[in-house]
Amino acid sequence: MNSPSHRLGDLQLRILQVLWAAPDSSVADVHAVLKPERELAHTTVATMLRKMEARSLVAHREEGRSFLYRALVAAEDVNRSVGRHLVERLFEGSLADAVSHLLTTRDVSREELDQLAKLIADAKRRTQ
Amino acid sequence: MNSPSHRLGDLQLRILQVLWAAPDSSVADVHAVLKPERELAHTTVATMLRKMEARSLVAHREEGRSFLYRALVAAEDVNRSVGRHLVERLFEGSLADAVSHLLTTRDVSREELDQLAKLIADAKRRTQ
DNA sequence: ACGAATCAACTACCTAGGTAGTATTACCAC
DNA sequence: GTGGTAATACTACCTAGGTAGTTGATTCGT
Repeated sequence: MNSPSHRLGDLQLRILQVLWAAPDSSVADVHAVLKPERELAHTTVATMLRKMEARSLVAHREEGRSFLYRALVAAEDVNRSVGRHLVERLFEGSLADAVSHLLTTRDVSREELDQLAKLIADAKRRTQ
Repeated sequence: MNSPSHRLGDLQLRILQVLWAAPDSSVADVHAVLKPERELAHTTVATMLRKMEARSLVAHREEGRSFLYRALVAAEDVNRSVGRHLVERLFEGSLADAVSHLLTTRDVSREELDQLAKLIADAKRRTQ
């Protein structure tokens, strides 16, 4: 519905990803998932969640003494919006340029290439 | 050489793009290019350039009464870094997922699809 | 020579992400 | 019931992008 200029920081995005994978997560849950990759204080996660709730990115309900958070925005919407933004601002809208760049700057496995070829073929068939 | 956490804002990226296309641009030059797409004050561009110079993203030399700026970072590096960052943080490193998403959320022309297919084929041949 | 235009320098603000300390509240164990 | 624990609430701070006004110097046209 809305994609209100999803200007999401890395931490916010990670938190959303956690909530997409496991809705009704408490602050402690989110913190636990994020712990290995980035050393954050419990309060930092809580603060971030509160800020995100103020922006209607997430919502919470009370469960005993804990708050259980869930994402209010769909993964689809966010990914689309962020992806589009990138292609737009980096390659002036040319998807081919974007992919080309991605291809030349990453090691892409044989499997991924096959997967990609299939994707293209499918898309081609669809626009036939 | 270095990709020192290219955390670039939209305006900074646009300014770099202008400088890549036309090195030795004055503030007025950059401002003129950016004028149609975003209404900015001359001083805003100047300030941004000075901030970017502090971060070693650009450099200037004096030419009479004007400063001529040039980018210190290569388009390649920035694009790679930003692209990688996106794929990493949005699709956990799966290029195929990223492209798939891009494909399904944009209208891709026949030509672009052909172009993409060619890219894939080339890449495949290269990793043979 | 003087006023207008130009341009960099400096300063100030606002917003937002990110981080975390401190305070408060609620619960639990003993 | 007293102390510890765990959770949220509040507050503060830093950094950075973005935006632009003011100021001061220089140049240029008449």
